[in-house]
Amino acid sequence: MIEPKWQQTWDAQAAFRAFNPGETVPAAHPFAQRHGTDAMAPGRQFPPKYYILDMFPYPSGAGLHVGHPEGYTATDILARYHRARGFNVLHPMGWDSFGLPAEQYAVKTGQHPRVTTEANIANFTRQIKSLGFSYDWSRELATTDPDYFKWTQWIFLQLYNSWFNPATNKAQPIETLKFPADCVTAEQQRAFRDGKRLAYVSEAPVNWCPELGTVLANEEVIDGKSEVGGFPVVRKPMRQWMLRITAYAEKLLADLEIIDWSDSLKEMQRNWIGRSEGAEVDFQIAGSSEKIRVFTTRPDTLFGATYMVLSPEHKLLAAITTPEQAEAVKAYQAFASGKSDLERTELAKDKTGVFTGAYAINPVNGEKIPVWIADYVLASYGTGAIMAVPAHDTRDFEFAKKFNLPVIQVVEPPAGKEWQGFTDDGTAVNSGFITGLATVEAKRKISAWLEEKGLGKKTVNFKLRDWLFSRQRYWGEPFPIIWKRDAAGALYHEALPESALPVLPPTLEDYKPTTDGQPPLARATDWVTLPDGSIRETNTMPQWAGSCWYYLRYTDAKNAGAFVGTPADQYWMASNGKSAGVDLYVGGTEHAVLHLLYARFWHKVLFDLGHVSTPEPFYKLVNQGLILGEDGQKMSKSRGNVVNPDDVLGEYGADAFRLYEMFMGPLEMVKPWNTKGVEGVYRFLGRVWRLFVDEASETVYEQAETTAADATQAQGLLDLIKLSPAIQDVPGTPAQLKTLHACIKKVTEDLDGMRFNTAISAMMVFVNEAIAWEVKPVAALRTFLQLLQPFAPHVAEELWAKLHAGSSVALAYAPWPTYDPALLVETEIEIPVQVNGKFRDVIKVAADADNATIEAAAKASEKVQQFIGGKAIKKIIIVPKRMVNIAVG
RNA sequence: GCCGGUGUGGCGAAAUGGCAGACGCACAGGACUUAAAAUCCUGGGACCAUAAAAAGUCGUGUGGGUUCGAGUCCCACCACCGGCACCA
Repeated sequence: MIEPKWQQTWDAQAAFRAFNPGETVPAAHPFAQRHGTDAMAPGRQFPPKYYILDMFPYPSGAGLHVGHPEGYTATDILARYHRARGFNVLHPMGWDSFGLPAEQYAVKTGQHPRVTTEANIANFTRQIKSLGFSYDWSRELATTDPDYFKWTQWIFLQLYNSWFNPATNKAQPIETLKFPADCVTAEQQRAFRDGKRLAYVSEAPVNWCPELGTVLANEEVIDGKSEVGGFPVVRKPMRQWMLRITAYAEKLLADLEIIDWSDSLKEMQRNWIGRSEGAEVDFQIAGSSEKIRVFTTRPDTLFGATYMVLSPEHKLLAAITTPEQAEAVKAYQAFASGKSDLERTELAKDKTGVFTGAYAINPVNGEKIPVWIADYVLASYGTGAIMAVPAHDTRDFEFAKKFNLPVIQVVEPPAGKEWQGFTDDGTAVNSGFITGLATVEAKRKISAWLEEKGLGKKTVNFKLRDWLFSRQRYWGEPFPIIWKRDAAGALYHEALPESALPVLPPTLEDYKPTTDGQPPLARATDWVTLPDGSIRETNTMPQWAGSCWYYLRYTDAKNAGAFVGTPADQYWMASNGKSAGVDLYVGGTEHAVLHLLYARFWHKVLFDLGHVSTPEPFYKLVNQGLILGEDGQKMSKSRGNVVNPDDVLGEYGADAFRLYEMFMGPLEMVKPWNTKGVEGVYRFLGRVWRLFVDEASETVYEQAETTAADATQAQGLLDLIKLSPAIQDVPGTPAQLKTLHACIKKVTEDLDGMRFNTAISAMMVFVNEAIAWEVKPVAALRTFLQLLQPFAPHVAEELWAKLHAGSSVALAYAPWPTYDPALLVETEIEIPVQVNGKFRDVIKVAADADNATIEAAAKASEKVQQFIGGKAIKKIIIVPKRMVNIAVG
């Protein structure tokens, strides 16, 4: 009853609309009442901004589950808190609405995904609004909206039209790329540029998921299975669009230092980027002009290399394999390529491999060592070849044992450790000129030596691969790319001009891929072929594309002329003292290496190209913990333990729901749902209510309500409820003020530290005390409502309105209360007394008592006497205002 | 295997190195009620003791250490959760 009333009021006033610099603020808006109508006018000192963001949801058919509102409630509380503190708060919501389920539904039923998506968005909107979140709905966006994905496509064009200049360490327009001298024909120049673009086409083997009918990025493949659905993924060579995220590996790693994310999350990103320092070394093939380059992090073990291993896909294999071994090598290559990713990772603990017949020369000692191929060496990492040092590498050791290859010790471990299979740092032995050096030293010396002789050089390798950016789907952003043929008949690609944006997907009858394996878009033959004979790209972008920049669009959601306007970007993304960007971003860990890495990458490109003003998008990021079912298991349909927020809301209301989500425990922790717990906070809200209202008038209201014709009429009856007569306009007693100010202090500090659960418990303590007050000072209760407002806004606004009898001051914009430390000072304090470290008694002394007084009081205690009586006092420790400890012998 | 996180009552959890278990749930007893619901009051870590209590002992995953004093700091280990994993 109360909740819809306030939700309608907020909606009607657009109460939580955030204003950009230069915008006109209507005089009636509560923001204007707080800050003045020209608060945002240019040249005027406008309030500091606070940008607080939730990870926007994919609007699924199942609707919201209780996990979504956990983060949303936390951000809403902080948004309301900062609003009360006088910040101009940007708190938006939108929809990550491209995605597979709507497309699969379309394949089954023929219903356009847009219809499904819109229905789901409507349902999500209803659910989210029913929770009373203070979003600025005027900035709502959906990635599937052409006005939005127009700019997603535009950003893709920026990537397409840029290259990464290692000299400046920045992305730059492709026109700044200089052609080499031998690059003269139009075809050569085009090929040269296409090879440098941040968005490029590659023919490499990719992760193909037959079940989903699309390719997937490395990040979307887990243990050889698709992240979505858990279907098998196989390697398959295909022509695909890639984004050159590897060019940013170093920056993505280094800039983790300037943002405030949890250690575990930063570590996940570091692991995924996987930087490792080492050296590349060239090995001459005996009796051949070919050289094989290997990457190693342990050049100091070069003297212990007893064989080499190439990946089965290595380019030089054909050239170096001896005729006698050719057949075996070919058979092994077929065997390796036939393995699925699943088999290669899960079942391949047993090493396999074949001798190529070739020998390589170890550059440090001229030894001839055999060259093998084995699938434990990956083509896609380093140089696709290794020098094997079985004595000091676990994998090489296993392989050597299986194939009886020699093992030579070159590192001496610390005393007491077995040298075979020792992989940590030690001292070099049997290693010529580096013998006797510690590993770190040995690495340095041999790298310098290799470099000097031209045999190798220091290098850095990354695990991070380029981002596979195309999908064979219908429900995604089409690429603004067309294909043409040159004079020789070869296909080449070309960007559509900005004026052609947005490129809309065609209307289809059938959303399945074509029978010959083309993406669904290829079915629209009249869409695909342009009048001039060129052909459209039929792949679409992955779901991650839209979420890579949505936080920027919120700052300037209606801008028709740019993806974001510079003033809006500079205002909302500005530094708030520490590092620039979104001030607080809350979402689940599942996006640690997907969305969060991709978004950082795009942002850095946009930054390099001068389109945004900050190097990082999200300054502070917090992951909310998973909410488990009542049985302590992960919520899932199959377990039947899913809690639907609608049910909880119907039973207890939004305020109780919000309060419980926050009261369960620290935001970041994993915690089980417990409906009984909701009852607890519901009872608390009941006590808050009874603290304010007159019970007799409530009975009158209840009787009237049962006879009310409809909801609107019933809402009017709320006025029948009168304030409790105990509430009077009198100054609070010192004890009452102390209770109140202790609560203000605790709630304020806990909100600053995002400790919502303890803030709520502090309010419970206040209410438990205040409810016993015979006379309730109105000012104290008013202040309490301000503390309660961010957590339980509906009931707080309702009671606030009653206290102000018709005046229209919105509680949401009332200035946050401050506490007076003077009121919290204790005159008499209790101090625990320990004897030999064991707690024995509590003494009461004046707060400013000196040590001698405290000591005397402690010794005077009867209980303490029992323990020190007759014993010699060795030492007395007194911590003023804290405790006393008497050590006796 | 590597990295990160977490271990505290029957349960969710609190505790700047200083009275462990705030606050809440569940539970028990009582008040109000014809009765129930709602509400209000009281109790509550374990052990030992007792008619009941007081007093006492033990207690924050395990084992050590630092300290007058450790849930908190240090070392070693165990368990669970999450991530990565043939990345040379």
